[in-house]
Amino acid sequence: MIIKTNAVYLLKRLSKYMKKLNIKKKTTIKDIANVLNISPAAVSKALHNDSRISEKTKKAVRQVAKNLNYQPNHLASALRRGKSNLVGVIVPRTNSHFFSSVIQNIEEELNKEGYNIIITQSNESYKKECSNIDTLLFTQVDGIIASMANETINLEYYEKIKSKGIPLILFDRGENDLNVDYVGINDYDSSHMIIEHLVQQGCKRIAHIGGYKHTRIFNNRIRGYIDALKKHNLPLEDELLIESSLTTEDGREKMTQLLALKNKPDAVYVAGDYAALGALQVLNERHIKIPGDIALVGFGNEPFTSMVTPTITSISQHSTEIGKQAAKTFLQHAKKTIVKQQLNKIILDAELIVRDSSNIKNL
Amino acid sequence: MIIKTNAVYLLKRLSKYMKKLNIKKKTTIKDIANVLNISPAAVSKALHNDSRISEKTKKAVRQVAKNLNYQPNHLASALRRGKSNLVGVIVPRTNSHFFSSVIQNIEEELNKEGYNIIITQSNESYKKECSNIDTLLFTQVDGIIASMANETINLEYYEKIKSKGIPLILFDRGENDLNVDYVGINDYDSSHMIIEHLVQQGCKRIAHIGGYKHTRIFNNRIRGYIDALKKHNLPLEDELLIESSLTTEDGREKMTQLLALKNKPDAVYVAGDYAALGALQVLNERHIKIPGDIALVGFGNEPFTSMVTPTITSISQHSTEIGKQAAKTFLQHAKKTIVKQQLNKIILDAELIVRDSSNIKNL
DNA sequence: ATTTTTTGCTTAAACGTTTAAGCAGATGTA
DNA sequence: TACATCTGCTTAAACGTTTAAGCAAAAAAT
Repeated sequence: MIIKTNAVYLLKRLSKYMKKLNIKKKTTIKDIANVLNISPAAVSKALHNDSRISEKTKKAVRQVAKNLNYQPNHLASALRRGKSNLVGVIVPRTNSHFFSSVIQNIEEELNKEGYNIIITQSNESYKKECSNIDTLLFTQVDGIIASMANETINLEYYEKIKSKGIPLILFDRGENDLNVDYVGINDYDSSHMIIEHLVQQGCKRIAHIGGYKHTRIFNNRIRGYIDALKKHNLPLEDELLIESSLTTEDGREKMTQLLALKNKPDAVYVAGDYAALGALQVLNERHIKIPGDIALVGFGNEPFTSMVTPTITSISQHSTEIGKQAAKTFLQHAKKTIVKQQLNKIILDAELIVRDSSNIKNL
Repeated sequence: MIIKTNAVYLLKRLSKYMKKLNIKKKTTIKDIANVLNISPAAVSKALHNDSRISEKTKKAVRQVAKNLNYQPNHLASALRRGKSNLVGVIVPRTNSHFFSSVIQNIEEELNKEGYNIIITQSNESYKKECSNIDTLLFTQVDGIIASMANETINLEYYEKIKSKGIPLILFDRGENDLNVDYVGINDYDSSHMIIEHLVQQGCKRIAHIGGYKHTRIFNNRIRGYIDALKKHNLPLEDELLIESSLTTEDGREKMTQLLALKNKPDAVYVAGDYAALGALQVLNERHIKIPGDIALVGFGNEPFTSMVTPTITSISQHSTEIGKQAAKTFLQHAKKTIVKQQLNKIILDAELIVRDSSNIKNL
């Protein structure tokens, strides 16, 4: 009986209040408080399920909030609490399977904990990357997860993030000099796996179209290539080791360069799938048999490696795991109030996916 | 002389103040005001180049701001001004060239005007899309630019955006029923272009693997297909028109289905490139000559269409232009304070990119 | 019956900006 | 000389939350 009376009374107050409100104005905590004749503080606490608020009040608050279509103002609460619950993500581009998949897994993991992400693309440009960082800092993100642009050598901007006390986690493309958390695969070992595989297939003269030496991951792949060749007593010649921007176009160019050699290679290991695609196009155009004349291996396991003819052997980087680990690393920082920065370097093992372009034994 | 004295004095105050500040605490407008012995209001105005502040003061403010490494608190200003300068973007996924390119152009256009974007992915799931919308509303975005998930039929959630008075712009995948701005290509005409082209190549029995009929763009492609066949007096049979989810896997399935017909088609028009890829795989596996036995046309001009063998004829959707127009449409809303919603429906012409998979004459 | 603890709120300040209103002094006008 | 206008600021309130501190009433403990 009493409950019913209260409900009716509440409804009256509600409809009376709604008329008072301009149609457009968004509902605030204060509106709910007015309807129920309690303080805004009580409403806030009720909505956060504070133990010092009675169940009765909580129920009423939730009810009115729903009826008035209340949506909490994130800006206000972020301002007050000093954190935005936003995490910035910087990638060279989103239209690669690897980055898109990493992003998706970061998002999934962070959403669980109430964080949202802001994705920005650097397009491999250092300048764009700097402006991305400014944008993210301006937006008051609680942390930044990034993979560096190819161009990035100067780390001043990344230092800026650290100096603001904002957690920074790098993945895939990171720098050793910068003392921050990192998630990636073991590039050195991956090169070993590839060379091992090519040797098994009978290749004796293996070339490497590598990325820029100044980027750690590409440098590691190059070191792995060199050491693996040494291990197998294979010829290690300057003309077989080429530095590249790893775009499809540059892959074409560098492959053409290799084909101009007097002593041609019988296998080419390209440090990126897009460049491997360029190499494949050149080989196909010249009717050079893959893998019969020249075997080909890429890196990254982009979906198109299994779409082209022949399909391209490549290294899978476990993008799912990288995304999850990067997110988890951030959450560790976010949770501990002490800024005792225990550095996390997570190095995952990669996987070699053998396809037609290097499967000589199966011919 | 006087200037130098002032500079020295300022420096003294500055260093004195910096010592006072905790190392971690971020600089605020108030800190700058304290250093210069003026009010925070004056600082705010100086930073916004208000005409009622003297040049001298402005210069001093800018100088101190720089020295203290001041970064405006976006949350506070957004709260006060009632706008966040954030725009939400919802796409089915980012790892397609089309969406990634649209996003990039939206970002470029909006950055110019001081807006940042938050990208979210629905993964073609209606549920995820709803949670994305909640997330964006919660983050107090000033507008939402979206392309709907395949699954989305219920438009209640999009109505929610409208009812909050937040500008909503749809692109590519939009719904007619929803009375909002839209940017896309002319799907009906695109189908006509494709059929026209196939007829010119001598095809007489053209099948269509289309998208879900409930999605406007796919429905338009289907209508275009039907009308174009009628126009050319070609056989319009139920078995030639198949509805599909347009994934690569489903493309394989539907192509297999078409090959099982007694009376096989001599051309297949697939409403999406990924499904076209699936179809191509099946044809290649069965050593059916493309385009000799069956010509193939896709839709979307994804980069891989020119990587596979044979390369796939497709429709380019002008992702650059779509992105720019979507952004501009939002900016129109943002600028006009009057909510006199003039509906914008921008329909761009698409372009047919002829490649090997349908180039019979050139064989 | 008195004191202590617990419950269920309220009050008020704070987060860092922006902005309307106001005010003193300088400059211009009649 | 008296008044109006302009310049260059200040004051104070506001945006919507959260939260520390406090307080009265109810419940529990003595």
